[in-house]
Amino acid sequence: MIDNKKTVPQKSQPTQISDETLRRFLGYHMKRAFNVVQADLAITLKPFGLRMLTYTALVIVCDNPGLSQTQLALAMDIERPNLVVIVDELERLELIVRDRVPTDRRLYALNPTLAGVRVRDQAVAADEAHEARLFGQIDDATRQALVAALSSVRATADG
Amino acid sequence: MIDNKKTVPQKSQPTQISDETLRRFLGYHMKRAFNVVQADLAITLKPFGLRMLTYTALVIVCDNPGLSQTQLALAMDIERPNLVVIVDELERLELIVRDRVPTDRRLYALNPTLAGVRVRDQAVAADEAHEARLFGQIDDATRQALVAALSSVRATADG
DNA sequence: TATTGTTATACTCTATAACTATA
DNA sequence: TATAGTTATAGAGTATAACAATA
Repeated sequence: MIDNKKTVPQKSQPTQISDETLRRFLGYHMKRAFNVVQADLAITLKPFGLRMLTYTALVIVCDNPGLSQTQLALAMDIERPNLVVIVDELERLELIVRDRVPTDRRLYALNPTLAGVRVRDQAVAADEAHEARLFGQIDDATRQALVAALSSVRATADG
Repeated sequence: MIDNKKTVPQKSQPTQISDETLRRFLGYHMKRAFNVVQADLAITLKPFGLRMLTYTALVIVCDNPGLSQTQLALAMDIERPNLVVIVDELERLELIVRDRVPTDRRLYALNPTLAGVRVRDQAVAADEAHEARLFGQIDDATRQALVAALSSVRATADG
């Protein structure tokens, strides 16, 4: 009979904390790096009144004018209910509009405003600066390998 | 005078949604890949009653017995208040204990229980299988480059 | 029936301010 | 005063069920 509550031999405070086990896992490195990226991108987008999700949505709408909310949710890989507040926010900022589709009154055609296109251009430029800041030290070959690797991870889930 | 509310020429529903602008950004690929990793790891850890944060905390406590909550929060790169519920959860599961430190009654020495060490071993094995499933197609050289790149991103924030 | 968009809801992760008990 | 841990709270991201309008 084993006493689960018994502790292993206690030690006093270590001075240096080690990562040794976790460091072997790619997911661990991804999480910590992504936290940094997310925080920096949030600061980058703040001047435009955008956050990562509204920025992503705006860019996709500008590149695919007329798409529906279901299509946008699919492209962003998020659930439809969560997209509603994102579209609300972009519409309130007058960067996109929800246009009714005469041939199918169930769906909206999302279209950017002229202001939306302008803000998109500025935000994309800011995003490029942010990427250069964070990923500038990564050479092109590694960068391509990185994108391929990350894409293969995504493909694992799809298949 | 420009009318910000005016939309660009409207189009009807595109059949294929394109990523072209966003695909150029590493952060975009990171986010989408990380979502997949996070979801899969959550499923992987569920049988042990763990989630990503409690798992990470358990592993670090096992590798660094006796460390304080402040040290653990620092190692996990999270705020102290957020660690409290994590330690609560692990203590309720009887995987770690909060031991009082006689020489400084302000702090706790976190120590794993025997059950904690056993669960850690099983969860780490499950994590390894999860990593093999998601990152198996990535060869060793690319993997090393990936870790180095992700570490350099983290270093950008520290410096 | 099935689909689009929506509401309501809940859970997780993150971040800050302010408290307590010890030092 | 300063530090460790805590409480309370708020915001953002994600996920599911159920609804109204339309097809």
